[in-house]
Amino acid sequence: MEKPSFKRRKESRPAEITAAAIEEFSLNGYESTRIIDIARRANISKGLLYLYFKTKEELFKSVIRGFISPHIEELGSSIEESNLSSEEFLRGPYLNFIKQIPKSKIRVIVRLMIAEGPKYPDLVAYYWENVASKGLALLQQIINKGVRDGEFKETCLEKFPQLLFSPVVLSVIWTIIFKNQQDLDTDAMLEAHVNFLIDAITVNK
Amino acid sequence: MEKPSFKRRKESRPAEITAAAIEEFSLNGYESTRIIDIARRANISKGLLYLYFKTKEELFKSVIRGFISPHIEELGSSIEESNLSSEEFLRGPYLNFIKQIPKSKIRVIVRLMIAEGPKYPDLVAYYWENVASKGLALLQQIINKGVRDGEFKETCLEKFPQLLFSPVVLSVIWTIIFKNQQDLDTDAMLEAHVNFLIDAITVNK
DNA sequence: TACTTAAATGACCATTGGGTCATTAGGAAT
DNA sequence: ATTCCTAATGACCCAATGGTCATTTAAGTA
Repeated sequence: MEKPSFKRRKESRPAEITAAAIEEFSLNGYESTRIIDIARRANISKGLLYLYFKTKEELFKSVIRGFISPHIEELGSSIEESNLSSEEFLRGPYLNFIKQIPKSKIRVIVRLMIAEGPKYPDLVAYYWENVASKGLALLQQIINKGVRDGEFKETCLEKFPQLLFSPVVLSVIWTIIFKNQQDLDTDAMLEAHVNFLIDAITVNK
Repeated sequence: MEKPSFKRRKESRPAEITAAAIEEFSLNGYESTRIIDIARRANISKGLLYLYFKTKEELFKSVIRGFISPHIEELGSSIEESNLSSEEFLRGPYLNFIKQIPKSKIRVIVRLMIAEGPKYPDLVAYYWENVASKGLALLQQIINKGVRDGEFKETCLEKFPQLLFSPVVLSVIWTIIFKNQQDLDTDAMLEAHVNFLIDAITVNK
């Protein structure tokens, strides 16, 4: 039987705190989350939290950054296997990647970005530079390659690669807002969309 | 020269207050907006605001509801002119309607729904019933009609009418978050998307 | 002009919650 | 054991803010 209280664990604290913070932020957003709730969830006192994070805002930023980093790498690694044709890439790694997004905690980030973004421009800038712009560039790259190889027709996807990604955004928003109103089979929708697009833009018939 | 202070205007007050509230909420979100700021923007005292609205939450709900209603009607009226073919409807009234969305204050609603929605389930339910579900049904109707008339092929759009709308959602989110990072010509994108879709699903070639 | 009504005010209250700091206690070193 | 360092505590501080209410004043009426 553990005696859980009052153990010195300098190294593991920050990770425990940010983990607790993610939970709380995802439950209530930034403003509504109280420091004490985060502290309680991490089984520490309020004062100790302030030993590791100077302010609530710093904790918030730390959470966001720590949460985004893993996904950057995942994004990067999927571009490595690019001996695949554009179609194969879209149907394979890309589809798998986007399917998990609405189910993962990326939802939290999206929600926080929309809700608190206007108040934290530097966070938005960070997110843009490290995630959004890179993802967009990747999409563009794939599409352009397909066109160059004679695989795809020239379409508006070249100019607006966002169109390829927009159902993902809708899925995320939907699961945040309308979870209790109407279920949406995001897997099926995203797969249908990719199939539909590829069917519409491939050259031969 | 007006003497602006302390005039009795019982009838016009509520509208003035909600108008001020929209501005403030759109600037700061719900939590961060202080009652006093709304009152000041409406050129009244805090106490008077509480004469017309019992609580901050009631004011919030009132704002949302009052803001949505006009758009419901606009949505309804556009379905009236349905002697148009499905393609004509999509290229005409529908495109015009969605083009204005990212520019209008509907952005505010979207942001508030995402940020505060989880805390106000009844508001979400209201929004779903009065706006989202109706809009979705309308889209479905148009697409189904097109298929029935032999105008459109059978595609995943029948099952997922959301796919038609998803670029609008992306546009709204984009203008909220990445306004300062990278401009997106939402008009062009939405138009391109409608053209692309119609091209892909129309029967003859 | 005197009186009445209720719109409007702003000082005030009570609570919340971010942040501080004097104090306590684990645990390593001697 | 004793000493020392610092992780950890939680009582406390204070600014912010939602909400109240006694008081004031515009405007209608006789």
